[in-house]
Amino acid sequence: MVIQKRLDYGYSGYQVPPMPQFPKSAKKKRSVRKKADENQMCPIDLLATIAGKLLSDNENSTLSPYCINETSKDVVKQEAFCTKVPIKTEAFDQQSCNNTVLDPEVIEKQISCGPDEHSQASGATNSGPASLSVKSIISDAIAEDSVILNNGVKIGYPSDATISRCGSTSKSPAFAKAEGEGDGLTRPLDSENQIPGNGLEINAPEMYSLEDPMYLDAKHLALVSSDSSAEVPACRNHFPCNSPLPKPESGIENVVHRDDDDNSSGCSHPSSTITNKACRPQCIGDHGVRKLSMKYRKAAPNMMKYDRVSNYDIETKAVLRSKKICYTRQRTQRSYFKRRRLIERCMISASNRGFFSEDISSLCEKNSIKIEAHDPHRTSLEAKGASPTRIGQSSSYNSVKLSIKSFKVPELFIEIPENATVGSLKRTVMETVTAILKGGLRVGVVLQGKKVRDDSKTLCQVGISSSEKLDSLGFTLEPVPTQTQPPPSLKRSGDPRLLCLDEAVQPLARIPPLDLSIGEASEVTPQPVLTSCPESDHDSVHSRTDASSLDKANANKLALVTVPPISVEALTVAPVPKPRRPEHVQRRIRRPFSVAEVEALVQAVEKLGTGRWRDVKLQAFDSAKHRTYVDLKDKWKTLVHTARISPQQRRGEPVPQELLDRVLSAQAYWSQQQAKLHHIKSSSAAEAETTSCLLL
DNA sequence: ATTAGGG
DNA sequence: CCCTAAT
Repeated sequence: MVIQKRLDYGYSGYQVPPMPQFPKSAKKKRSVRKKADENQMCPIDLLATIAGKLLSDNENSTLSPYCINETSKDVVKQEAFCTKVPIKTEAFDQQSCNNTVLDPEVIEKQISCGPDEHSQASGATNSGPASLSVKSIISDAIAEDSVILNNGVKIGYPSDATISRCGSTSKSPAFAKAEGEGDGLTRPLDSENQIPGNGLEINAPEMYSLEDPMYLDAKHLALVSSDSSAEVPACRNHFPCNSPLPKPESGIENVVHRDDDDNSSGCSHPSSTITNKACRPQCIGDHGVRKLSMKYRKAAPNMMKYDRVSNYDIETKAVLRSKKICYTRQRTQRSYFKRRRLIERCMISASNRGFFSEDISSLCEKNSIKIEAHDPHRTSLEAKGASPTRIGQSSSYNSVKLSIKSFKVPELFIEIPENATVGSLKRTVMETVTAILKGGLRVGVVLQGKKVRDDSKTLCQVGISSSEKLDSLGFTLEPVPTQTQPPPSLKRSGDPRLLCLDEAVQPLARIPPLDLSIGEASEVTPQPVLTSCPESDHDSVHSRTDASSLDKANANKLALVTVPPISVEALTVAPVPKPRRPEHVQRRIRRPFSVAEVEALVQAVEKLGTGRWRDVKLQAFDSAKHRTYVDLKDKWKTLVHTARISPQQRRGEPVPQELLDRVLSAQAYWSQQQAKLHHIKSSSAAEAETTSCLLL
């Protein structure tokens, strides 16, 4: 029997900018059959051998989340460009997104259950001697793949999955299509098993005997972030339009009535909820090379959906910080406490379907990149007619040739902040998958929809033979039941989902959370994982952005920012880790003043003068939440400057000359008044001083 | 919190 | 727009 197994990882994510796909690495092939054939091992021996190897490998080797050490010799650059996000006026920093397209890594494994199965203590005597120890063989094969995963598998987007950010156009038509769905989670459409509106999926087949799905209580995880975002309406597909301000009809009061941008964007106002802000996605924008000192800012009104801050940016800032040490503790604290930032979250969960179907959508609204793998799936099997041993042959040599097209990763749910880097996403997925694999998987055999539980039966006995139609044969990946668990039979009830909960949680829960330091120290320590696979990132990004080399250097540190997968245990016991990096601040989105706004401003300044910006704000921009008095002051400054330069030098939306003239006159007038005032003051002061001197 | 000014 | 210093 030859079983080919592949692990396919499909991925798609929300607002992940396109990037050149990684080259498909050479398929890893480990032929167990060869071993078996050469050594004439019986399956048990084979299993023992493999198991021993796996045990030693897995136990002794530290779990390497950065298991990317493949030699990607042929890096294929993809001309994937991320177009400017329409809703942002700032140039989109491609690099800051650390965009990545992951390509599926395919692992194939061949397993042979040859005639040696005879020697197995299965008591089989008929033509199908191979007992259901095939489960073990498959499981071992998978486990071996887990080793592979630990050592050399890159998780990637499907090769055709070019994902764009924030509604930017993608090279992939499929994605362009999907972008209209509003979930923001685009993905390739070639995966028939994907559920619309969700994020990344890892081969979500529909068939799964919910025997032992991996389960992480997503609800625990949801506690970290959810409520917040629940209030954040989806607004990805809305473009904030700077609706022209109504002309002042009477006076200048409240010329700017509303913050139309906020509303039109569909984003709730930042003040609506605290958690809203707290979990607001960060904007990276074009700040990859921004100076550090601009990091903090007041809560930005309504950018929650459109922008992202990449860890990359953070890192850059961190480095820049050393260049410009200008932060006082007071400032830092103020920034920390007063400016609520996105709580960095990275949650990984697997859950029963109930949760998924219900919560995915809401999670999508939370603007998180989600990775979902559905239930452990039955893999599709193909009966191969090329079996060397046919029915007519001696029964002792009858064998079944199966081809498992792909094994689905057990149900897996990952939520990761959208400001996380793709690199960290990859790592997270990898860690999760690895954790699942390492946590113990077993293979279940499903035949005609029924789970074959009796491992002692022969394939022939259960109906798996070369003469049988194998269409209905499937395999599942299931968590290995733990000792504390009662026998599955006791827990089996009518609803298989109950089993999901019972059986799946524990295997994952016992997986120790990966302790990935996100502290300062680790920030500065590039990890091998990124150095091993940055070529595509660097090249691609660099080729089409003007990001500095510093950015590139910092990109390597991004993965370190990733929050480690959170086990159920950790979630239930440990408090939500405090966001250590409140610096995930984004620059406010640039919102050019419309002519109407300029007019309102001019009118207000004409009336109130240039030194009463708060009053100006209250009078003319009271309802424009995104315009602070500082903004107005700055705008006036620029207006004055604009009015003084030649029209050819002006940029942006042209301001009527009439307004500019008024600006100049008002500026002249009020500066004169100010000078007078100052003069009076100083003279009076001098007078007073003189008086006092005289008195002395 | 505002204002003023540099970046 | 951001950041800071000075009110």
